[in-house]
Amino acid sequence: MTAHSPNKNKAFEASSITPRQKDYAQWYNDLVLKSGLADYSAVRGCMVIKPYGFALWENIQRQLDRMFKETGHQNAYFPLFVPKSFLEKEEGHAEGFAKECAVVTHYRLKTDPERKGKLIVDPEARLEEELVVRPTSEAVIWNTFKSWIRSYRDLPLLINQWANIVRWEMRTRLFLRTTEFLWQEGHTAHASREEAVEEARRMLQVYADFAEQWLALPVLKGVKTAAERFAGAEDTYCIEVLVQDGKAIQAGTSHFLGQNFAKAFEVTFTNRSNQQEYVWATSWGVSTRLIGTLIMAHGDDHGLILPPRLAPVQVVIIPIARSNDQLQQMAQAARQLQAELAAQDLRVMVDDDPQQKPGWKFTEYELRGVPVRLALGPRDLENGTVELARRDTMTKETVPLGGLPARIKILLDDIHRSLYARALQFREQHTTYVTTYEAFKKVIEEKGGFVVAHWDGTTETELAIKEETKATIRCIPLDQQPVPGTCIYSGKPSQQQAWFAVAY
RNA sequence: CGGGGUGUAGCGCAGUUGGCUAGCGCGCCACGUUCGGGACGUGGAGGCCGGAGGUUCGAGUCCUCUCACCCCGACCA
Repeated sequence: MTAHSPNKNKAFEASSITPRQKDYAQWYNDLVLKSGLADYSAVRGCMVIKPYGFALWENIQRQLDRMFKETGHQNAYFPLFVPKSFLEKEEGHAEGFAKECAVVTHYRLKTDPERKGKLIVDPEARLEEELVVRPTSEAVIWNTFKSWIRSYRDLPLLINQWANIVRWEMRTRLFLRTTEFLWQEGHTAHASREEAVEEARRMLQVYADFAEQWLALPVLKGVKTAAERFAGAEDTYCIEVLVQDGKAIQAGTSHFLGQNFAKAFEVTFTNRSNQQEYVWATSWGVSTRLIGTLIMAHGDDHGLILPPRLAPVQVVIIPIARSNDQLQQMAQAARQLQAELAAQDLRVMVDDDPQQKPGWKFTEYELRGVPVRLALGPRDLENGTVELARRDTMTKETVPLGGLPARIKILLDDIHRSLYARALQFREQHTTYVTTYEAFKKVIEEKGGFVVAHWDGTTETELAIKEETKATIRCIPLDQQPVPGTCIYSGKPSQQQAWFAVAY
């Protein structure tokens, strides 16, 4: 300890993050802000996605987009504005979204005659019909599909769009719920109910596969209850993720829309027997919320832990030296190593900034969640080795330079599997089966996580439980055997168990 | 929208019953020494004290209004 150590400690505190146990919400905010993923903006409820965060989103997009195309979908783009009359057409849909819509009423500003340099809305420029900023695009898209679909030969119609949408939420949280957010929305039209249901389930499986293979997240696949269903859907399927504070988060949804939108927008097709039929529809989406989900599921008190397959930087190389000359030499060796790794399709960066010491950089890249760190110093150059550290376990070892690319590829897969296994273990340890309402309340209050219980299938019971405990039915899992039993709340006969949790 | 909290330098904060030139740490800039787990020295730059109005000889400090953000609820992906 030197006389200056208090300063050193203060410096550490200033840049460190709130531990999860102390304040989970603050921990989450610290991670998002300090890792450089995103920032608050000057606009209420809207965030700025910074380059690091956007690079992560682009990696998510790239993989999902590929998966959508592999399942036969094409990208298109539809307008941001939805005429109010379109939104009204499907009743359930209209009611569901009405209270969170931003509405454009005017198309022009003018200078304020009374206050110089100020602008006011020009009262002369009122729109005849208000335009709603899309909270989702079913309305515009079905209005368009009407003119695209004539015959069964036009089906199935498999469209996706990458877009921004606006939902005027009361309370926002970075990535998890912002007023404007980025997402993808698939919209498909089919000739039969069976085919549409199959599509909705297929895309749910795509999301589940993506979560497992790219985000390293185990998901619970299921169907929503009537109370939690998408406005305008017949069935809503979802993937639910359990995060570290014991709450569940809906990470993706896929809807079987029946013929609701086809009827509302008069979308019919001529079938093989020359009869007019309404088409069957699906829609499905995931958003930038996925980023919030993976932060909450994998992060620790040192910072982000990014799943290696999506991390914008998979490997960071930090040269270590005793002098400026030596730093040059190490940086050169580091760049050579970088090229070698990049040739094997690894995303690698070298941080040879002479202003920061290695220790500072170690902490910084841990905060940013870079899966693998290599430290290259004079000792290594002599021995033909490198120090290799993995972010998920915070362990390090010295390894030979020879065969490093192959070793790192294996390691990244290993980190991926280990993150998945850790998250799965957490979920299993936080999934409790109960048979009484007393036990249910105790688990929700004290332990959190999923609570599996028999439910009589009524919305009244579901809402009563929500009222009393804040827990909602996240879903009825698709791969669950329906076992009859007794509802924990009403004591009535139950056909199946529902998975409850307090949710984001 | 209700309850609680916070706004003072890029970040984190201090600033007493109103008092004269608004401070500290980190960061930033320059130079030097350093570099295998958040280095150090010397010198320097950086403020409309969230905004508006008021009280006062005098306001970061008191009063009124407002805005923004955070946390907790109700609404939701």
